[in-house]
Amino acid sequence: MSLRHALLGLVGEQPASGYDLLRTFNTSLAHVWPATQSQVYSELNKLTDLGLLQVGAEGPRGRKEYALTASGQAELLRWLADVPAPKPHRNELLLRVFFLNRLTPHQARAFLQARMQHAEAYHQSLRQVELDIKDDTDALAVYGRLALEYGLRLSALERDWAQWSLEQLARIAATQAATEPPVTP
Amino acid sequence: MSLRHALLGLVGEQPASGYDLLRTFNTSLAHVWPATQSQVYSELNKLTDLGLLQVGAEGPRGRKEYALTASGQAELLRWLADVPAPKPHRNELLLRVFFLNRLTPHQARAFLQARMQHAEAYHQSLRQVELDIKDDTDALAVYGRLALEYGLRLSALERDWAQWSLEQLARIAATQAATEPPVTP
DNA sequence: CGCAACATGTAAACGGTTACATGATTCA
DNA sequence: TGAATCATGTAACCGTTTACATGTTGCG
Repeated sequence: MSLRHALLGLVGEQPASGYDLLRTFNTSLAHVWPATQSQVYSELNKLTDLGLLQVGAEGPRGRKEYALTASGQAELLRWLADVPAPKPHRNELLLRVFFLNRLTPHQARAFLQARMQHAEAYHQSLRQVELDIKDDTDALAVYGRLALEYGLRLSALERDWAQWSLEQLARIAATQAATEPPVTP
Repeated sequence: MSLRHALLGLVGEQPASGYDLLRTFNTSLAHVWPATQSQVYSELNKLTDLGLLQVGAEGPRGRKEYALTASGQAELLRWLADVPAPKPHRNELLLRVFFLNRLTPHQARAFLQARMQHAEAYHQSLRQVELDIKDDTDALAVYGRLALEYGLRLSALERDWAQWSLEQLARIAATQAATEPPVTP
């Protein structure tokens, strides 16, 4: 139930409305913890009912600015401090890889190539983010930069792994071609 | 809806019962696409209703051995062939990192150290898998080895990133200590 | 005989997605 | 005045988790 803690964390940084929070989910948190409008508003109401948040101020257009309560603060810290054993996360890429032998070699290569390109494109977009905040000490705090570095490394991993996989397939294809010479030489 | 395609893929490899499939989800697919008993059995029934699977044989204890139908095979291939734009996946690690500044430096370090150790332990367990299948050409097919390599690289990434992050924090702490000399020199 | 393993199912609750719905305010 | 933005909410549906529930077969 981490959406809950994301909201507590953001409101703890500074009081905000659902609309404000939604913008954060569509920008800084977009690649970390996506959330929909529907989800954010209903979770804010639940958190208020539970006494973890409170409406500190009301503005125009029914704007409700939420603030962290003492028990909300406590719950945030409790969540942050405990380090749960990481549970396996679903990985659609690897699931597809498991069944890649059902495709033709050409289709399998096309799949890996497409993934490689997606990863490279994402990597470059993160590189751009890195450049954009390079001289701005405040834009992303220390911990934000740690998260960015993780993204850079992960996208590089996916790109390089796809590249490596393509080489493995080529190597195996070459070996088989040598062992079983073609019908039409 | 990838559980569906995991089931089609597994049954396509060889006909199997829900119980058989469940064992696969608890072993080979455990770190790729976890699924519960409840989910597997109900999805098998849905797939049968949709005509993507059929009960090819019945055994003792009400055992139902499923087989892929022609449309099931078609659906599996359709799924494998299309390469969707990768959508961002939730990353609880990074969400926690975003709010790590709410903890004391000591707690933040403890968090990263724990993650580092988890990643290293997982990496070593995969290394062991690698050794176990090293001389067994059949145990894991070509594509299974690609998945294993991905796991090895990812766990190494998490370990190294946590290590690097700890160094960053130490470096920053040292800089601040130099700028703002301690109260008790 | 009794236990472990085999084998399948249902129901409630939860978190997330999609779509629908409404209205106020600002500013060009 | 009209459009963009601000602002909040609800309902239906889907995939997943947890818990409950039941019965059979093989084997030592």
